[in-house]
Amino acid sequence: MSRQSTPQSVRVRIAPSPTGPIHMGNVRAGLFNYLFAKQQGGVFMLRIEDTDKERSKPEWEKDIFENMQWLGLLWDEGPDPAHHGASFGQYGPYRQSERTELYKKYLLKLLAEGKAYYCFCASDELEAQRSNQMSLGEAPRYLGTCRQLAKDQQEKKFKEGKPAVIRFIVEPKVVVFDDLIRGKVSFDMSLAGDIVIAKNLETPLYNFTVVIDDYEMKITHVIRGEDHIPNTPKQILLQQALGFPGAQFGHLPLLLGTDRTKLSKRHGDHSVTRYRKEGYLPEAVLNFLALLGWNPGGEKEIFTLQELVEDFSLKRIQKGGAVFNVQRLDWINGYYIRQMPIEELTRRCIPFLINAGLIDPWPDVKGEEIWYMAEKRPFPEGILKEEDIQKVISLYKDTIQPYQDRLKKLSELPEMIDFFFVDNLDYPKELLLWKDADAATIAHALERAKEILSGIADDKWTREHLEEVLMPFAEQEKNRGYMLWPLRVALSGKKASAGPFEICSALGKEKTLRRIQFALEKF
RNA sequence: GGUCCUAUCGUCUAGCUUGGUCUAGGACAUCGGGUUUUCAUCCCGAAAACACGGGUUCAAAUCCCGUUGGGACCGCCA
Repeated sequence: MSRQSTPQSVRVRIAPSPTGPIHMGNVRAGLFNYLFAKQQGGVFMLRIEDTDKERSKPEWEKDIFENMQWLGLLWDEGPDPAHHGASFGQYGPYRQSERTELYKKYLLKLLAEGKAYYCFCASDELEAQRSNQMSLGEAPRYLGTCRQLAKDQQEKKFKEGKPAVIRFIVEPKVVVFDDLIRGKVSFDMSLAGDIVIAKNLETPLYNFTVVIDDYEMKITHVIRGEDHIPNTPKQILLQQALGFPGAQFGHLPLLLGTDRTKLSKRHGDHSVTRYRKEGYLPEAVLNFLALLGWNPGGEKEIFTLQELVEDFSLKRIQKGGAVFNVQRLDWINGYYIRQMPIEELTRRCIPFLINAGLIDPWPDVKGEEIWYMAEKRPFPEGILKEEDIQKVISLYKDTIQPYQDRLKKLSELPEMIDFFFVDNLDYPKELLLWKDADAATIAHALERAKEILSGIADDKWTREHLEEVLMPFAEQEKNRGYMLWPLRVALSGKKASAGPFEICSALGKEKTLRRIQFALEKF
């Protein structure tokens, strides 16, 4: 196979800041970048934007790593992980706080070339100026007071110890770029003022570090949220001033809350960790997020990561924002749960079972760590064996769910199955009564069921056999519910559960009879 | 307020590039029915949208113009 030209290989990144837990918006941007990179045979990278020293925290950085790993969105280039003391994938992340010298070099260059200057204006004055401009109906911007400051005046202010920031001279020209998703976008930068690119030589700011890093990392496509559109012309001007080739830009539609404003804390907690702890599966989260703002054109709704990679296209990304609709996530999650092999599902339930106190955690794993271990460890040792749990979960996987909803999240599972493992069920006698049946009828039916069940040999105690034997007797009642309902309640203590034969077989003969006896004593 | 982005059922969307096959398709949610010992699964069905106004055209959800609505940004945060 021959090619006329070798296109420059695609290199993309996501650049979250570790100032809080990584949220669904970050992940969706990450997913789109990942899909684009993989489909193009390119490179997907992670860059930690931690230039804000006050707000950046190691715990949030860890939150980014853990969740990206959980979702299977591993980056494929970066520094030696050992250097970071991290064990995520093959590579560590790029981290801006480790590149101060690099930024300083370029800062000095801009300063030397007269493309940037020190500004001594006090921030409260600037703020007053901004609100004044706004009330006059003007675009709020810096007027360039310090741009023309003579050398000696500058020296004087430095000697006086006046705090200074570094501003970049924004050329008053029209900047046009061809957005990968929106087409031509243009800005008249004469309406903008000079922007602050660093607090000082050691503390560069966002718009500046992005430009340097994207250049140094040879990023070819900057795919990010729509909220960055206004930053783009500034960054393009910076690229030009530095003589950088510049990447292509593509701005993704925003993830919205139900009020159609940008998804934020106001809309509740949309951190990935929260969804994980509620029992959403990573494949469901990815599938859901991919279809928010993108669609391959057909009527297919369920996609594996690999299928998403194959079908992905930037051209098919929606331009308008998409409301984050939890009901749809629930539906997709439920679908994945029902499709999942029971062994796999049981394994994924481990942290939830531990959390609910049904099983003990691994002795050496504590606190939050349980959430990261299920995939790495065997089932924890304890009274309850993996097979026991598996057997019970399998009764629920395809069908049953307490109260009104089906099984949508793994966190709902423990409360559905706990009755299998406790000895004394707690439920009111009235729950045993089926429809209009009176106590005597129900007691009689239960007594009957007990008799029949006691006659069944241990080695015949299977779901199929139990049903075969018991059903004819149930049919003798006014309605088979008269026997089956109280039996099921006696065994589960719940108004909604798996069917009586399923429970009997999982419980075993001894426990089954004991529970029926317990119910009978209520009469 | 200024700048920029945007507009198909309540929500996510297909259709728009190459106008007719669109009395606008699918999915989630909602409602009704069937299956069923409960809840659910599953199956069937219903209701539900081209923001508005002009043009162009034999013909517009699809092309053009305008209006209106919605959103984002306007930090020595990212």
